[in-house]
Amino acid sequence: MPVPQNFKAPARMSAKEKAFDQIQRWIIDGTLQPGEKLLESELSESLGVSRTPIREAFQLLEVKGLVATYPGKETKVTEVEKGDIFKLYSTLAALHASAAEVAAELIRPEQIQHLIDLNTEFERAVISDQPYLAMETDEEFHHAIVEFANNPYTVSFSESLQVHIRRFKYVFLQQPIDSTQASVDEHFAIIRAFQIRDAAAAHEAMKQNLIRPMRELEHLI
Amino acid sequence: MPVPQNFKAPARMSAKEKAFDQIQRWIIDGTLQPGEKLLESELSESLGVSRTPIREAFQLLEVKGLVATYPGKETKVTEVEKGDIFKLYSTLAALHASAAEVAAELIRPEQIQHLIDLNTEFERAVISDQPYLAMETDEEFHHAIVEFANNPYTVSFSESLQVHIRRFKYVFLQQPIDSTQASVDEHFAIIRAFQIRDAAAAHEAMKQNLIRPMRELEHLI
DNA sequence: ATGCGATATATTGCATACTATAGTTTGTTG
DNA sequence: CAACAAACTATAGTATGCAATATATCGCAT
Repeated sequence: MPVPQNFKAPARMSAKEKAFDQIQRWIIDGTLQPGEKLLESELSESLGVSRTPIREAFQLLEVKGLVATYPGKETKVTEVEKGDIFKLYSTLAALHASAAEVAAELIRPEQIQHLIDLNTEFERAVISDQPYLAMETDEEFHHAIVEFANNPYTVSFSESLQVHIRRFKYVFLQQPIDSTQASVDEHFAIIRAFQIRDAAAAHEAMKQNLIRPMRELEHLI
Repeated sequence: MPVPQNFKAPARMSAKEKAFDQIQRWIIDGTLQPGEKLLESELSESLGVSRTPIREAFQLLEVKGLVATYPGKETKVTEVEKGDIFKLYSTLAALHASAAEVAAELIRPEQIQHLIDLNTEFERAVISDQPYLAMETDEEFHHAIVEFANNPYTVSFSESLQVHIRRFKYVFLQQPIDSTQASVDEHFAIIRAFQIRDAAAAHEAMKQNLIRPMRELEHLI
């Protein structure tokens, strides 16, 4: 039987997942402001589900650090501070640099090619001034490398950090810009390190690629 | 009114927290074996609470990577593989080395003294052959440094990794040993780096202190 | 005997009802 | 009027019941 090749899992999302995704999006984009109090009843009404999946979503958001629960009392959206930018980026840099080191030894030619394609796409987005697309492609590039390193813990932690970084940008910049040509070049430096299987160089290039935008953000704010 | 000085918060734990703690302990110590199927009804009975807090505990455990949920079907304890040891320790090394770097610049004299005290305690536990106490003191030492680095993301990730490492030791060794005199010396090397505020040296010493036991574990298995 | 379909069973997912608790208001007493 | 306490309100925490879904069982036809 001929089955569509690019068959996407129908994404039959549970109410809990829908609630989680929506609330997380609202927190990231600032619809739900830092410090804002969240009521189970209120959200259950506006999302059209009962309190149960909302509660479950809250608990997952708490683990992710997007809300704080004061037991028996309330749950609020966590605050964002300028000082977080260093904490977020330096942690991400440590993880991604380590992942790049490992990936340098595991990566296969077609995976390198995929990175080249992604970075070309990224460059187009930068040149044509599409900051949101650029940010997404940049994240994809990094995500791919972390995947190649084949370490689920790093994948999970780094996704969590990306979420906070996105929120940070929304809160303080109202836009996702920080992708520049420098970033494109740094990506190519990482790719070159992979091509010659130089783990130390990959580590350093990756670190650069995260520390530089951090410094720029710090100055911008 | 005279109130006890060392008054501990009464630890009025919710049913959810009790369930989470107990199930996590059972998974770490192997009471609940990798691959084992978990039934909400069964656990709710044995813990004397309803299914709701059990469900909530399951979801938190899933985020932590201790159980895997197959929606609508079942939830099982995740598997542990020998290859995980590298993934766990290399990630922890990256995080702690980065934390040590930051801590080297922030640390205060009394905090350094606290580390010296902890490491002395650790050395006593190693010498008197109390592996469990040694493991705990070792973890405290590392935890203190991560705290000094003042980065909640690193704290959270590293606690999560510690849990997995503990489980790994239980599953493959049935005991928590891997603390040696070498570890004590490495700790002192970290402390010396702090005393002279040498971030790079702290980074390297910390990395050593995690990579060495990883290699030893790899050989042991 | 095997493969398919229908029915039964087990288990999760969600909704609702109930309980406990923190915070607020109000009343009472010195 | 002030201070305390009791009742009231709002909200989170827990239990239970119902619905949806996946798996297993059984029967039937080929």
